[in-house]
Amino acid sequence: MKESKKIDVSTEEKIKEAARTVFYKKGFAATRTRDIAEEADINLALLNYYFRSKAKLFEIIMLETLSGFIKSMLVILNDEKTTLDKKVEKIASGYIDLITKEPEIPTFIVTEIRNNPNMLLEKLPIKQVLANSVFFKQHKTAVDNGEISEPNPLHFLMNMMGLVIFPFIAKPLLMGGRGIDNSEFNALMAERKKLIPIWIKSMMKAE
Amino acid sequence: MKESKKIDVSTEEKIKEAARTVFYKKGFAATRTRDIAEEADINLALLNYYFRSKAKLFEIIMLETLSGFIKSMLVILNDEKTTLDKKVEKIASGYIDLITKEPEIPTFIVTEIRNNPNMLLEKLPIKQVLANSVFFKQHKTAVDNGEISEPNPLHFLMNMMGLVIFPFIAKPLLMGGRGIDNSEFNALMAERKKLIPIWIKSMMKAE
DNA sequence: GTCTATAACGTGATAGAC
DNA sequence: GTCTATCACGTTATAGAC
Repeated sequence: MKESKKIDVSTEEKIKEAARTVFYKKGFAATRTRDIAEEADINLALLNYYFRSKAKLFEIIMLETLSGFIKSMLVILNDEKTTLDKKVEKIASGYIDLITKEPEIPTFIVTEIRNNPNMLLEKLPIKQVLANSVFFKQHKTAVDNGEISEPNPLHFLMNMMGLVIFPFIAKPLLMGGRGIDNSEFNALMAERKKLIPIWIKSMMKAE
Repeated sequence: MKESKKIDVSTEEKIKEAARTVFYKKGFAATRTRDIAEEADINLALLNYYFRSKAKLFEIIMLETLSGFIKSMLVILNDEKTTLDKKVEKIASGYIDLITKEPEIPTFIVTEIRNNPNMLLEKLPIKQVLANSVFFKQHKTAVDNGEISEPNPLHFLMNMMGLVIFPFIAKPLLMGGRGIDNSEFNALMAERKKLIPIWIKSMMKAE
């Protein structure tokens, strides 16, 4: 059987990798196909040969990013084996590690969903998935047992994700104008991996 | 003295108002000057007559938005007359009201600062202002008195702003794919005006 | 598969009549 | 001050040689 694939990283993959980098940093509208071609060190025409258009290439990157980002949360939230406390720990730790490695992802997702809310969101029935999740059931149990005072699990979810993600989004404001630097910021976020579960536990019990 | 201004809303102001609307919704790169002209119901050439360019018009909008958004927070944080608890109440209540009226502002600021971190941020010495703020002093006092366990005031600040602002940023994710609707969301945010001060108080005491 | 050259188009900006 | 008409440019996309 003849092998058509080459040994080294395929041109197609090189383009996708470059597209990810540039799209994450500048967003769809501000990105020029020339930026991507240059970043991938390929000829501009190849971009249209492998992917039909800038928009099509973007859609692929967006789909992979978004589903990876959300799915990994839903997996944790739907684990029958872990307690509510453990879920908070895993999400805080996992997402802070992930976003520390790829800090542009949250802003990228937020920006591009604003520009085109219907692209993929229609296909992700977030509310239904959440409503049937193990997380919601465990939350309800904890409320019934008096371990959690706030009955709406959406508040729980927004609080947890906000404490994890918001600092990354606000980072340019903190770092701008001779603010804190990168290593200081990463140290802060490392602290938060341990602090957030403690905070969540305490605040969701308060009334 | 001759009056050159007309009685009705000036064309200049109409353009700025339209620019605000379109820039907030689509961002700088995705906005076409033709969008703004149409929204303002004026001829395209007038945009360049009153403002020199798209970039210059944007800079004006960005400056007004950003300074308004940040300054109103700094005013609250620097009030000698209010306690730490009261500051949290005022920020939660004030910002939730403000952003509920103009929901696109947080995403707008986040996106455009990513695209051009040096535009105005250099001129806003955020860290220095904060370091000398009444808020930081009150926070330190509370830590010394054992009323707050976490010694770093940046965590306090990020937590507070995250609990307030993050839900607005994540709103499209919650609302996408047959999620919650607008009135449900606003009801949630109204609840949070009262809940956030309680939560903050509890979590910053936890260890 | 990869390149060069260029077509087709959209956009920001301006000249000049009124 | 306001309009019409148009220019100059950058961008995506493609045709066709290698």
